[in-house]
Amino acid sequence: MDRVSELPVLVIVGPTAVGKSALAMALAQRLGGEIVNADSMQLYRGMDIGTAKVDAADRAAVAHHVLDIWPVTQAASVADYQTRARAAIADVQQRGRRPILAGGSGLYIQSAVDPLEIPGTDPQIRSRLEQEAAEEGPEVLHRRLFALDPAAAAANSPRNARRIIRALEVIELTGRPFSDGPGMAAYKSIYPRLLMLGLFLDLPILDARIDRRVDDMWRQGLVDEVRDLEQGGLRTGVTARRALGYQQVLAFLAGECTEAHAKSETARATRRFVRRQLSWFRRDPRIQWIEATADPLTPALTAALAATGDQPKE
RNA sequence: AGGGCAGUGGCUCAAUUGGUAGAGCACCGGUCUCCAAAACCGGUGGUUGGGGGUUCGAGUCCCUCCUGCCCUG
Repeated sequence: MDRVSELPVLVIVGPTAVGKSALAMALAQRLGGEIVNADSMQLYRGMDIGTAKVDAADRAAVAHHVLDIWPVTQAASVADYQTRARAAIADVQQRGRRPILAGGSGLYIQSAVDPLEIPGTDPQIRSRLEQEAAEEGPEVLHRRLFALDPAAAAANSPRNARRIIRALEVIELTGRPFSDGPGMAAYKSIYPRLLMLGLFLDLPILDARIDRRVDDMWRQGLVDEVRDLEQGGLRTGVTARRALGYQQVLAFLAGECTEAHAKSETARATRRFVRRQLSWFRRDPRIQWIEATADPLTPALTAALAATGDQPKE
């Protein structure tokens, strides 16, 4: 079991474009904190514009951790992220600073904060199962999973090849049913003192902000950024090439659609993503929700101070 | 003006010889222990441009009007 310092861990979650980074910056400056990233795509080096990564000025003002750790050619690994995020949090605490975990990737947040034990992966097992799924259909694998682990099979649609493959892989790797373990919805933190704040906005307002953000990304040169990353092997990575904005610009660069279409698709896909983020965060009972309009810092600061009894460091 | 084609849920389209209007996307919601900005699941929504007629029954046939596109003048 993880033994951690009693310094509280602050977590800021919420959908894309709601203002998490700004709030994290403001809180870090008031509370003497350092930010630990929990945004899956910001883990990739060079993916800056499309992920709305914090700029050099903000990084100079407040220390940011677990950012730019992978090349775009590398498949994402939550297990790797988990190790690094926990190490970063411990490091910040040991220096007497306050860790602020901020990001919109629900699974990554929980991997850092909850007692998730994530078995590794085996490329051989994985590729064999993927091939089987492609040739015989996911239903065949689903039937096999049902025989090995009925609970895991019941929890997955027979057509969700990705989840079925993962479950079979874990069973083969560990020799134990995939459905063992605390489960995602246990919401037990490994940190004794944890404050989770969720930022929200009315969807019409958020949708408008997404449109504006996508406009900004294009103005800042997202297309050129993707072009450069393409030279760096973006297309060969399995994770990074699917990121919002990148996926659509790659399609444009391949001549599969117009630039205008890529742009509108980016906004549309982001809107859809935001709904999925919300469905993830909504069911976590630990989250205290704060409306992002007006001044979210005040209620966030109040909550943070109430939770810790600390005084702000001006 | 004459002739031709088209008008089906927000969008793009399906509907054997007339037989209770379907799909994809969008939209709403859900699932979630390593591709998670992913993958998957469920749901709402249409008096088939208007009106009239034929028929047991019409998106599908007939008449008429409206709208759009094309051709001719």
